[in-house]
Amino acid sequence: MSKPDVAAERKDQIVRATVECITKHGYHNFSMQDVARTAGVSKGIIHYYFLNKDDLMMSVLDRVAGDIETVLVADMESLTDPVQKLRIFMSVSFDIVRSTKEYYQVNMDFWTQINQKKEVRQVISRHYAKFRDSCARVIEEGVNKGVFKTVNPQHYASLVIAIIDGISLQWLFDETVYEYDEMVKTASQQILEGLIGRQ
Amino acid sequence: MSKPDVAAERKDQIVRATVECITKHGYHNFSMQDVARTAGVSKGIIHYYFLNKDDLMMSVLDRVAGDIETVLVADMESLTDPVQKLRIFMSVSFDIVRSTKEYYQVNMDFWTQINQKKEVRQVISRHYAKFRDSCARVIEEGVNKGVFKTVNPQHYASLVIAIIDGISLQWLFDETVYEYDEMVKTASQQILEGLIGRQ
Amino acid sequence: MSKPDVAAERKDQIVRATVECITKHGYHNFSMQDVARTAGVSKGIIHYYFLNKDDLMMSVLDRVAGDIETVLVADMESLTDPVQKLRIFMSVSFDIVRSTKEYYQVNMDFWTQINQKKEVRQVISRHYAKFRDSCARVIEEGVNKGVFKTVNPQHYASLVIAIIDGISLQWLFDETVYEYDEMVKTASQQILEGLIGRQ
Amino acid sequence: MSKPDVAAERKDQIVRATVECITKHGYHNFSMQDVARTAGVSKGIIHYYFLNKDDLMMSVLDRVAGDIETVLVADMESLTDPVQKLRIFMSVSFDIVRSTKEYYQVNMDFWTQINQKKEVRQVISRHYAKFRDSCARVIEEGVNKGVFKTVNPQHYASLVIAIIDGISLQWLFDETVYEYDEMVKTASQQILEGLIGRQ
DNA sequence: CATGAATGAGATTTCATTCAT
DNA sequence: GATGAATGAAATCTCATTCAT
Repeated sequence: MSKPDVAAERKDQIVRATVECITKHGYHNFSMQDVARTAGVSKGIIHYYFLNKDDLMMSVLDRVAGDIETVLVADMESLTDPVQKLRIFMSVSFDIVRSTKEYYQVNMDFWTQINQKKEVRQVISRHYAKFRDSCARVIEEGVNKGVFKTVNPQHYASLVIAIIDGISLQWLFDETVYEYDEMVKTASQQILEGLIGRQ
Repeated sequence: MSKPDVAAERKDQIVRATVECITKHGYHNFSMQDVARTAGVSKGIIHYYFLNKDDLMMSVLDRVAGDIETVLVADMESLTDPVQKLRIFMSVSFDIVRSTKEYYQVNMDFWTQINQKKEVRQVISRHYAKFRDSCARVIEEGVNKGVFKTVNPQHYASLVIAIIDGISLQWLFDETVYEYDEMVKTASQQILEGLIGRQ
Repeated sequence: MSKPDVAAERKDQIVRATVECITKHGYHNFSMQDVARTAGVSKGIIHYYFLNKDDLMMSVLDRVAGDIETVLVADMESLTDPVQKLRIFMSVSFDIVRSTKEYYQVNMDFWTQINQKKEVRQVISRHYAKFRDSCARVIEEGVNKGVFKTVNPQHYASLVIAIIDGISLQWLFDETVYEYDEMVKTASQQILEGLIGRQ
Repeated sequence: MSKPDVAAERKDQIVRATVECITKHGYHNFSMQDVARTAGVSKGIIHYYFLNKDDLMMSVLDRVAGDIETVLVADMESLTDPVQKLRIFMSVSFDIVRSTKEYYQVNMDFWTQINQKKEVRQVISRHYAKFRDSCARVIEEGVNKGVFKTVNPQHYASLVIAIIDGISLQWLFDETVYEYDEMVKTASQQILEGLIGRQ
């Protein structure tokens, strides 16, 4: 309480600075020096808290990959209607992408590592597995309640996640390609129609 | 014909070697030396044909981003039924991802550059625009012929592309997550149902 | 006695830890951090007791270079026969090398410093001087008593020390090269024969 | 002939510069930068010719450890008398130490690595084995011819080498301790007396 | 006395790029 | 056209040392 865990704070400070650097200079064009400058600390201290650049990057990945499920679960728990739940699932997911575009992009940067670093692949695939499971549970609930048609929840969840990613990607490549909100509406409706039939 | 453009051939050879290097060592972990060795040429000659590494990389991007539309157009031109065309559009797209996974991944690697290099962003967004347009034309045709429901072709095309990307991504992260073929079928059916109504 | 000189004890503890580190990691591949960890103290405290790493190393040198004469004198003082004394001198010296091989090797590590650090050279040459003198006194005694031939005691002492060092070195480089004990016997006999004539 | 193997020449140039640096700054206190400056080349080129610092150091070791036997064999081959041969063996060995004191010292510096680097230990112990064998052959010849007493040639050779090393060491630590030439004479005589009996 | 977070100099190493041949 | 030796900037990482607590 009196000692506010300086280590955890520093690590956090450095990880945040790293995200900032990646966003500014690009995934592979920032140096430890940049991070130090951005965090307002010395180069040495980064290696005091992190084994090496790889280790730091794994902490960055944990940071940018880790938060969606928590938010989602919190936002859905008060709802009982599967349709409402799925709506929220999608709208929150899309919102997170838009409001933390930088995080999403940094996340995306790690995709280039999946063939070189087993650990990165693991973190990413686990993250997606959790994300898919969250969605699949909602769909399964809807199927069980007879609200949704009888579909394979895992497959359908993959489809939902795919649409969230795919729509976000095109928007990141060119923000003028569509009005994000409108596109999100179209996408959501398409999903729900597929699960319910004509609305 | 008699003079088989040795320059173009050399450039092509070097670009292919670069793709190979990226696939093997990772987007940022290969050196010009690696490329030279892989292409079986000297380091110097690479700089004779390409201004610098960036220039070479832009050629690589052109190569990995550029081939889909040509194939698609060829495969769809003999067909007249919009439903068949869209089916082919999707199945060919999915097939290309699977059969040239490496190219798709190298393509993906360039996504990390969109905020740092305007040129990269341009190439990628143009590529996606063309890809979307191809799809939108098919959908529009279907709408005009009264085969498809009245939808916004551009929006719907975005959705189709999104699903192709999104499904491919999850599969790249973890090939065991679903049987790619089955997932492709589910995805295609979902799209077509959305455009036609109950089949 | 009541106040058990905590400072001296701490310094000793740190010096011993340093020897351990040198033995484990090599003369130039250990850090103050290693020493701190091995000694079970903090990095800061080392600099409280020692001015800097050089200062610490000089203490280490004193430690590893300083113990032989004391032992030798103790082991020889009860004897009167110069032959016996010289036998003991050699056997104890050889024994010390074998039983404190690590110390001998750390000692050896300092030899690399004689051209860079005057102080190191001084300590080492003084140590050898003392060692030689111990030996020379025994030889001189033997000469005076008419037991040994008339030789230059300093020169002969140098030869004795040379043999001890040289035999030890070859053994350190390759412990299988000879049975240390046998070699020691051969060496001692050769020395004594040289001093006495045929035995 | 026209192309005087620039690679070998460069490597040699760099190795020689390294020896110079070790002599000047000490075995562990010189940097690749120092070597580059001394050799009059860039830092980069050193890593072009040598894998890393370790690799360079192994080349240095080969250089400083490798030359004695060749010289010895050449100097002894015209002689037939084992006594003369052994005299030459010792005097040449001592001479080499004195005239290439720097090489001997650099050689000595590697002794600190025998417990950390297996390869170093191997090179050194092989070098000593060859050195000992050269000596043992001379002794054996003398024994066979009945000129020397019946001794174990390998053991006796070890003794000869030990004396050469030991005498050299004390002299390196303090050049004023004895007149090197005189000491060499004393040592040689002692060895020969041991092998022949009273001269 | 004691700690360990923090610093910053400096070391090794990599690599795009140049250029004499 | 083609080579590969050479350069030098820049990156990561280590570590002795300091100092507030």
